[in-house]
Amino acid sequence: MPTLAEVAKIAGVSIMTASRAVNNRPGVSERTRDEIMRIADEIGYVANRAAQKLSGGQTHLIGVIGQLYTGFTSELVLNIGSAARAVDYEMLVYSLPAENRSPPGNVVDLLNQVADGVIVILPYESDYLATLTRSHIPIVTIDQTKPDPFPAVIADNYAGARLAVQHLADLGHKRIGFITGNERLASARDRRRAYCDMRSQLNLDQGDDLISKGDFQQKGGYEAAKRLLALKRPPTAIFAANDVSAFGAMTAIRQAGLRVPEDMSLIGFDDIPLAAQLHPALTTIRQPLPQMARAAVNLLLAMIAGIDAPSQLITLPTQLIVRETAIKIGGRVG
Amino acid sequence: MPTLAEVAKIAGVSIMTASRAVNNRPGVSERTRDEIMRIADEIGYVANRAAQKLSGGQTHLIGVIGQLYTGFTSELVLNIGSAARAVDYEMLVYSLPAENRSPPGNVVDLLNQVADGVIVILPYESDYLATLTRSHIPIVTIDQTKPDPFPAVIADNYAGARLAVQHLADLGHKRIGFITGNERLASARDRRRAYCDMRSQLNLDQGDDLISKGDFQQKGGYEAAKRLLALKRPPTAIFAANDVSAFGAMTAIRQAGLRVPEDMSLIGFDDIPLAAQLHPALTTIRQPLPQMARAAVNLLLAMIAGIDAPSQLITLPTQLIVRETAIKIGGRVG
DNA sequence: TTGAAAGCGCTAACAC
DNA sequence: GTGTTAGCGCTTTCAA
Repeated sequence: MPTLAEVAKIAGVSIMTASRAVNNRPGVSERTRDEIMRIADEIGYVANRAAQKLSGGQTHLIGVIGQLYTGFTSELVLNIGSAARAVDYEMLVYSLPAENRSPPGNVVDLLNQVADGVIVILPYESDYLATLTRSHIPIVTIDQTKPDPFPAVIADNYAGARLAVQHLADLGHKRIGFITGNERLASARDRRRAYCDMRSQLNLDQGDDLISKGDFQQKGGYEAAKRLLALKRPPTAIFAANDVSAFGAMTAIRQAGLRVPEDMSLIGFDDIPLAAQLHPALTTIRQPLPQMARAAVNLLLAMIAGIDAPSQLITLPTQLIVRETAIKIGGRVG
Repeated sequence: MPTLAEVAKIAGVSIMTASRAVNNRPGVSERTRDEIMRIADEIGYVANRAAQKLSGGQTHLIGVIGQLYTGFTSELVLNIGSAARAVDYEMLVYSLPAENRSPPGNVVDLLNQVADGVIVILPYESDYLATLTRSHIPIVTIDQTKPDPFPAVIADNYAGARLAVQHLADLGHKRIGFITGNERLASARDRRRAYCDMRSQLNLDQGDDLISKGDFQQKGGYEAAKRLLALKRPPTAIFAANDVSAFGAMTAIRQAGLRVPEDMSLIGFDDIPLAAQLHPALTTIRQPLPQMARAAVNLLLAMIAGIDAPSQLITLPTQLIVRETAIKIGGRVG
């Protein structure tokens, strides 16, 4: 692997001059710079980020931490990657193991040792955040309601969930079941709150039995829906706290011999790619992933540049995506 | 961030002794070691991998390169993560941008600068491999037929695809359509070859029109299936080169007013998690992801340890998973 | 505009 | 069993 020293030697300049040239910094004459760049290119010089980082420099690398095995997070990560590349940064991803296993404290340290900053997609809260706070690297979180202690980006879960309930109500549904998410996450709590608020606001059927505990997972959604269907008076529509739960619910509904949407309307949240591809296609609330990714990257870059943006919370709007799983009560498709 | 020097100072030993203790190497008395470990723990010492790597040491970090946005690759990556953690390594992932963009040469360099070795999940071949060869770091590939120039792990695509065709034939299908994968990948070519071989071997209907070009993507599968359905004599069953294509095919079949499996049997390949969750659940060929991941990690560790395993190709068996989308020709479910 | 010196945190090699 | 020395590849600071 060619080093800066070799480039410098061939060019007949000092290492420092080569460094300046390669990093596009002032203090090198046009001619020298061109020559150095030519040589670097020729011998295939690539900066060693470990060394850069070690000597206090920047690596143009951002780290991302998240639970890769949820469809939503994967999508978000890909969007962050695009956003990063768009501003000439590369992205390295650390996938958190299953919930709560091994203190991820040194994971941030790990990334921190090679990256300029880290974006954390919070899988769960409190305990995790505490360990992060010790880290002395720029951090931006996604999916955290309070911008404390890090700047955060989040979709407007509350407004989005209201949209969902409103949509079902507009279709004539008065008895709407809700499948909760993993309530350790603020997003899950916000969506539930919106559901409850709308229910009373619109004079829909109340009752705790209409709220069924899920966990953002497929299986949780399946079981939650089963409980809803077993009610003396089952709902005519179900709002699942995320798309994945909605898929689980769909399976349960069908197993009960009912059809979606003719016998039971269904609406999800997130708009993961799969939602559109399902049959019938899932009506849902879209989170603005590309915008969220860009916002997070921008926040992070600002912090890296030293422009402190402490306690900033960026909330991005969600959007109702009407597809095929929610129709007029007692109605037929179309 | 506490450094080794601080640990050493507090413990009243040299940096080297602290290093030996922390890395669990011989040459330190039990007592000293315990004391050093205690202190390290207390002040929250975490080894700086950049420095470790720079000074020629090992980081206990493996890198993974792949296109994260395909469901199959994501699954594989998660399995690699588990396999790595099981042997006390951490994993960092680099997600390749869309096909062919930006020479990924320095991506390997990037990982190479912080990791002990890299597992590459080949998204496409040739051009990519060439740039990898320059790298002087242990590399293991997945999904590459020739173990050249790197050791490789691969599922037995040929045998698996034979299983699929055999299954359909056993169910009485004589006219079986095939949706190809992205044939830049060896796995796609192997599956196609198996389909063709079995077709003649079992005296099934031949004809190039039964082979429809796909690309391993949902949309490609959708369009390929459409062409198959538009044939004067459409097939009674379709074998899609992977699950994702099969999903696309299912949409096309339904849009044509046909039912799966009553009017059209369907079989996929990979057995991604979604396959089981679909409705009806997809009959498919399972790739042994956990085993593949373990094999790749083991190969890599062997190389890191200096036990060269050049030109080794590990082929793992695939398995038919019977679910609901393939039934007897003209038959009814059950 | 350029260069020399020092050091980031760590580990190999060699002393003792 | 322990310490010393040197150096990985780079960037900072300061000097020319």
